[in-house]
Amino acid sequence: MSTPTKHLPAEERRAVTVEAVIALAGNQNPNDITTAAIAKHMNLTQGSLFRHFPTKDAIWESVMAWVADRLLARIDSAAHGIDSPMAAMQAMFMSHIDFVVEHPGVPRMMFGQLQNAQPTPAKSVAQALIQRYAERICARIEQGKSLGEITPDVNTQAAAALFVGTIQGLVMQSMLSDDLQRMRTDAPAVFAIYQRGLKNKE
Amino acid sequence: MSTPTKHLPAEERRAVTVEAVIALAGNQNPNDITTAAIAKHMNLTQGSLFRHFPTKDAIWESVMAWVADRLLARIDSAAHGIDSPMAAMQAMFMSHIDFVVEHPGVPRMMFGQLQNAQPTPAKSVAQALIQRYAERICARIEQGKSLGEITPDVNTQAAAALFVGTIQGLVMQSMLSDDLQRMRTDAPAVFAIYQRGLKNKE
DNA sequence: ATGCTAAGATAGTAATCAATTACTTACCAA
DNA sequence: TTGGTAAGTAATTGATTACTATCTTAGCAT
Repeated sequence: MSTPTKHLPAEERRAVTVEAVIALAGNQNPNDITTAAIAKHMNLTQGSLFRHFPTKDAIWESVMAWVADRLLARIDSAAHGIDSPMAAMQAMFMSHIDFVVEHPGVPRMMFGQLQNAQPTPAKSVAQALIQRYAERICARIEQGKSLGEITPDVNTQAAAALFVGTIQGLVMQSMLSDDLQRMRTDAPAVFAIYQRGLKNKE
Repeated sequence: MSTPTKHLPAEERRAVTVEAVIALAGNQNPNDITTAAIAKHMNLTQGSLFRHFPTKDAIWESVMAWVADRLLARIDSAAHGIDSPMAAMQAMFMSHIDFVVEHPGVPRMMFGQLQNAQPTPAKSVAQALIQRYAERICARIEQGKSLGEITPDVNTQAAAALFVGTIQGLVMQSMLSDDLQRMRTDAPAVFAIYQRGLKNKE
């Protein structure tokens, strides 16, 4: 329990708001997270939110930016210092799973943004995230090809898309069974198949 | 232009309603498809919908049931008469892609249902769909193992989850680029990697 | 033709939501 | 201590929503 300071500087208040949304998305459909619910979760009145965000969409934009920063930082640090491309990808894979288990609302929010047909600022951020994510994976795959770890037969773009899809498959299964931890235990077996699909046969 | 019959028998009206929702979901976020929008799309007044459905949730339930029936029928007929399990899975894969291209709203609706934290009738139908889908894939994989097409090393459950995830990866990429057709062209390369991950090395 | 019933139109209701307004309080610098 | 400003409150707004009550019409069996 920190001191229940009523007044927070704007920047901190925005950060707290983002965290409130992340937390709420862990328990409910992001589409019906209301500004009132966000405010209540942080012991604030609903109207006050609009002192720090011009619109609700702007809140979502900040939230997705938070997700993008954290997730990319996480997989980057996981792969850091690992020479083998395949081993690096495995580390990225597992750290991504850990991230999702820690923040169960994240995949829900990603799906929620991507299903917006018309473009929104938040959706753009989500798109940019996946774009940058895919670039990192593509780089590792190319590296793996030149080192002979990965067969040159595979389509790099397709393999990167499949990397993301592999995680999504796990997320979906856990959403169905409402058992997030299962994702962590199933992850190695799933990655093993993916890995086998890329490997050079010797 | 068919004859603009005003009065439709209840059953037909329900079918038309479901088709209207499917069509609308192709162009917008399912979460903000209103009953007014549904009615307008079928040249009906909003209140009349509730003569055929007790609640909006019931509409969604019917829609998801429509999806489940059609999709399972599609992949079943695609695999029918194919002896090789792996070839059958490939046929199921491609027909699933075709289905999604024909009905772009479907993945959006699936995601929308699955992100509901609390259970709803429509979500149950969606869950049952994926359940039955996975069972079919599992059966083929087991069959492939016993025929020697698929290596016994792979975890069947994981491989089935990955099959679904593979499709989701394609769907997500196409959602990002707003180019559904690309999904169809990319599908073979992605499936090739999946296939390689399961194959028995000879 | 007549009358019955299923289906549709019209015009609401109450509830909910994001955003705004007018006013109040906390904090900090001079 | 004081004055200004950033942050918060409380109440309200207008728009939108799912759903309903009442009346009207189409279509069918007799």
